[in-house]
Amino acid sequence: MVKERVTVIDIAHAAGVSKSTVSLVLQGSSLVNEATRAKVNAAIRDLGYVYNRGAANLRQSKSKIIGIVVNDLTNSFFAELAVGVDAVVQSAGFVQFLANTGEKIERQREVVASMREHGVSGLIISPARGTEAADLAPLVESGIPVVLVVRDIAGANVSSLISDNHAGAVAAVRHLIERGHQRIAFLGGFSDTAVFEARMRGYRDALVEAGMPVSESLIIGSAPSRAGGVTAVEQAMMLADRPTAALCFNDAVAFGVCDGLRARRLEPGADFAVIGFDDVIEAKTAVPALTTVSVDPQGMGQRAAELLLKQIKAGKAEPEAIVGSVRLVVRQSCGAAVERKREALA
Amino acid sequence: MVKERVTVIDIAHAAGVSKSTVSLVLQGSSLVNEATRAKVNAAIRDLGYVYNRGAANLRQSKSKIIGIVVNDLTNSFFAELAVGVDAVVQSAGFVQFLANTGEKIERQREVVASMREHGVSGLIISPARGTEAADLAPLVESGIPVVLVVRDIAGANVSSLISDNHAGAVAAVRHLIERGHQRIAFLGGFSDTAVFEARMRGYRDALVEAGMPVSESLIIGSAPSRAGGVTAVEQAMMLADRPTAALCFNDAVAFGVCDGLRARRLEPGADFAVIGFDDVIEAKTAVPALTTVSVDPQGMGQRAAELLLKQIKAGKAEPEAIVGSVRLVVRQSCGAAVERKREALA
DNA sequence: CTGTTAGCGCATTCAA
DNA sequence: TTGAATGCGCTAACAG
Repeated sequence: MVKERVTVIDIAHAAGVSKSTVSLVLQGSSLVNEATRAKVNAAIRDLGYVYNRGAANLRQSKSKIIGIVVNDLTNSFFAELAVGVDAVVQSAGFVQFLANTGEKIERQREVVASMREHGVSGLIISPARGTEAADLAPLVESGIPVVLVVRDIAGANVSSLISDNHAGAVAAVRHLIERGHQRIAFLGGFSDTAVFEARMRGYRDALVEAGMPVSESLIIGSAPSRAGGVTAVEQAMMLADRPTAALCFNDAVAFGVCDGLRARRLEPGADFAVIGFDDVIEAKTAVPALTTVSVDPQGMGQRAAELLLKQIKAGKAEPEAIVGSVRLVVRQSCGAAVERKREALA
Repeated sequence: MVKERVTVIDIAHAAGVSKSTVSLVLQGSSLVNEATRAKVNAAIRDLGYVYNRGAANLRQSKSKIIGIVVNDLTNSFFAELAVGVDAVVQSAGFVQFLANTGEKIERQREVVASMREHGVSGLIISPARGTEAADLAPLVESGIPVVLVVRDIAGANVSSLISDNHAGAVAAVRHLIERGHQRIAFLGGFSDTAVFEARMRGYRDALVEAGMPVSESLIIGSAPSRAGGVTAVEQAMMLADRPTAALCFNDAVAFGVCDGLRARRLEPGADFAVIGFDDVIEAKTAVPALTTVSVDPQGMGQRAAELLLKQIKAGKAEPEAIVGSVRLVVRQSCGAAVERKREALA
């Protein structure tokens, strides 16, 4: 049942005009007679013509397709990111190549090469671990706009969109202060990372901003894990002047903190406020009492796509470092999520 | 910094051969002299040549790209599905267009049209609600292989891949019987749906297979919701001869059953086995004690992609109805999931 | 084994 | 306003 591909020339023939006339109506040009336009459109419908974007792209050597490659599509964060990208990209009349690298740098090399061969006019990428600036060099040299999301790469001369850890910490601590907390701890994380430094600085700044003292004893590092959270909160509760709330390095730590609190017969959220950076994401559904600071993945995807489209339109791939918005989010109740999903698959 | 596109003719010139020779080495043809091949490859590397797949596609009027459109990429089920598709598609040297319809049928029309214009050589689609056979007709008529996943469409003359509800129910009930349960209830769901009918039939068949009686009083319908689960289990526990286990119509019902059990001071999993079809998916993380029957989304994606590729290779789009494999899965512990996610974003 | 020729389907000049 | 010619980058016949 494979029908012959019908081309502009076919419909030109059927409509009794030349193919360039057809081309004009296809692009909605205003300089074509209304009557002929109607005839052409009729022929298009009758013959079931479909525009061949590949040929058009070849001719004008530019495509309406962008690539998005993520390191773990299994992680719902990246799925949401892709949804955000898809939304704006679709609206702009583009389509997206999506590829998942599964954190494999070799896979990434392949898919990026493939996308380049396919002539993507821009690329959004959450690079696999270990990606180096050199890996992206061929792309930027050929003038293809690239925007990095989630993870930055030092020395890569491209735009990037990462979360604003400092602003997030400030927002979180303000949130706690507004609720009357006077002694707020910062728990978990290794102090030798840039991420830790940013979050910690936000924590300090927010306290200073509120005219509150910064007590070093309330800053307790640990492994950024659930177990680390347990030991950190235990140490905090040994203090003479115990905290009543904690900002945790990430949500894994926050879980551990909740565990530790329960071991002491304290109810997280009620007896002791705990708030964590949402690095782990999926865990959102697991601890109802937990408040998290997280970037909105879809929003990030949208901003990334907008940034990319702007660069594509501009022609010049002017690198532009942007710090993503970080929102303070109180987690969604489990019931609501379940209902939403149920409907989706009905 | 936009460099001129270097073409086969450039490298042919540089290597001192003709462009068709270059074309041959590009396709790894064996009928080209080893020495010239080396020269050509050197030129390719030196000039930074990138293959233009668009032009090649135009020439041979066939592309190495497949489309995948899902109704809700926000749902991790579909994200995993896309991962599965991506895996096999990448390995076959294809790339995938991914589009999310968000259950909007208009959006779906647009993206399907767009993909057609881009010349996808096949399409995997989880149709938006309300999609009709007519919506897919143009595709199949033009000879593009289509495989439907998750949701089937009556009258659409295409392959489809849906879960085997009957087999899943049989597997679940066998699972319970193996664990020594003698009185197993079937809880929740409206009996007028095809899905209910299939699951119920599997339940009955498994009991019969084991030589156990099918007691109508143990079959209790309800709304396929959490609340429905509560009422269903309450009714079940009023029976003179109480069940010790239940197969639930879906996981929302199963949650409700767990709720109802706890209200009666019974611990789900320990005092009473509950197992549910995993329609809701994300909820997997919420109830540790719950066992679910679910299709493996990645596996489904892989099978869909393989099926599609087979049809593409065959040239003929021979529709082929396939019932997806349904696996019995004991849900993953929360801790493991958290660790996995933490690493991913580190 | 290598070079020549002729399009794939479309957009873009230029004339008419 | 419309038609004729030209080429985007590549592959597929052939011919040498």
